[in-house]
Amino acid sequence: MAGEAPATRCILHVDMDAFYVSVELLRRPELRGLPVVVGGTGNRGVVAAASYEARRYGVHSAMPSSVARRRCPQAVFLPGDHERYAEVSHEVFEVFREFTPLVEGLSLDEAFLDVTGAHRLLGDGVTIARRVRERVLEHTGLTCSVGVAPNKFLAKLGSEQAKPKAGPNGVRPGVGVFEVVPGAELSFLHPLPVQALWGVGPATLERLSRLGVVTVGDLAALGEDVLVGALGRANGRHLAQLARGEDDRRVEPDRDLKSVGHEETFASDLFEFDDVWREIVRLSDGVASRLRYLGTGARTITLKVRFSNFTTVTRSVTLPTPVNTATAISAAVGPLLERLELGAGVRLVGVSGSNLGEPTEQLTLFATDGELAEQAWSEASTALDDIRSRFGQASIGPASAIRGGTLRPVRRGEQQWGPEQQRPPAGS
DNA sequence: GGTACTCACCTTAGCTGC
DNA sequence: GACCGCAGCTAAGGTGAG
Repeated sequence: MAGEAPATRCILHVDMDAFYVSVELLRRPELRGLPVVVGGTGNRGVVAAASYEARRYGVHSAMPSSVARRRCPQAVFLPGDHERYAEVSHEVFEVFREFTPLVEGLSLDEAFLDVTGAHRLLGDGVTIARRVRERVLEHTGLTCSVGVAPNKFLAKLGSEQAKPKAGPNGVRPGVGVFEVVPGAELSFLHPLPVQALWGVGPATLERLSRLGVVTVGDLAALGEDVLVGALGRANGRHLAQLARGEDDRRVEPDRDLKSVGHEETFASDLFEFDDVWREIVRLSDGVASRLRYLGTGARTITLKVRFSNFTTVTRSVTLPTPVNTATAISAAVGPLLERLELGAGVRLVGVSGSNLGEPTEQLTLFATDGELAEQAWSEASTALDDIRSRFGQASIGPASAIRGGTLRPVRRGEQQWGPEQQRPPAGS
């Protein structure tokens, strides 16, 4: 039987323009046209997002805040508001789903849309992309850039081409929609610098440079065997494929989460075991709470410690069954922490759980010498979730996480851009 | 003179069981 | 019993993205 040739896929990559800054400008329109930076308000933070006016001065996301201040002292620095960005992101994604149910979020401000099946109803890819931009603007007041291509990887590169560009001489508006036309993929791809490829960061770039690779075309000419030899099997094959413009990954609306974690950098280093332990109990509580919210547990618990000299170590343990209570997680982390020498000062600690699965009931992990059984903790944790949902995150938590009479709850993304300095009172 | 947070995935090494 | 090869798992670290 002669099979029908598969239809060329049509993937959109939608990327919000300077998302966090744009959300802030909605409530502070008087800052429009000025260099504005979100994040990096503390002395150890980094920049979360910069307006295009700030980018003219070389300020970009993930840049240490001190460097950003030096490059652009006149910029307005605003603290991040993760909760608000999540709300706006939700609205944006609702718009995306007006066009297709096949929406895969990459972050709060980026998504892939598979609109292959929407052509008959809504028009070709570029038409749909323009309509998406219009609807997002109508609904939220925000602009976005859209790449249109036969696969995810090329669509992502396309949206990059569509974006506004900031240089020393000013801000050049973007085209908004950029299509990588099927059949012309390689002529688009091969002149690009190799770091445009997904998976080429500083380390890989250095290795490729030693092989004389500058552009994607150079990489394609190198051949898969050489790449596998230089970068390892998985990475070598992956990059060889991308350099040919191939990417058969589907748009997956419901990707399973593989791990859950929290980490925090402290405003000043910690030297005492007890201080570090208090933070670990707090982070364990945050991780446990999220695991329960997700209806899952973690078998592998990992402790991460970054010392003041910026060296980072991780220590992990795999438990017989998944757990999702603060007690079980911190009990797993305790022996890992004891193995470390903390004298040099601790800058950051993190706790994460992976190897996710449904926690086993009736587990009696610590049922000795009067300690509560895990089952009892599990019930207590459910009650705790209930109290928090009614009275707020800071209403209850582990006694051993309390410092100076207050409990600082862990919220996802709360401290995303580093420890904040004392914030001014709201409304000031 | 300065490096956040969250998550995914890969590599390497060591151990264990067959 | 010692050794080998292999698979599977775990631990630790590295890289990259957004």
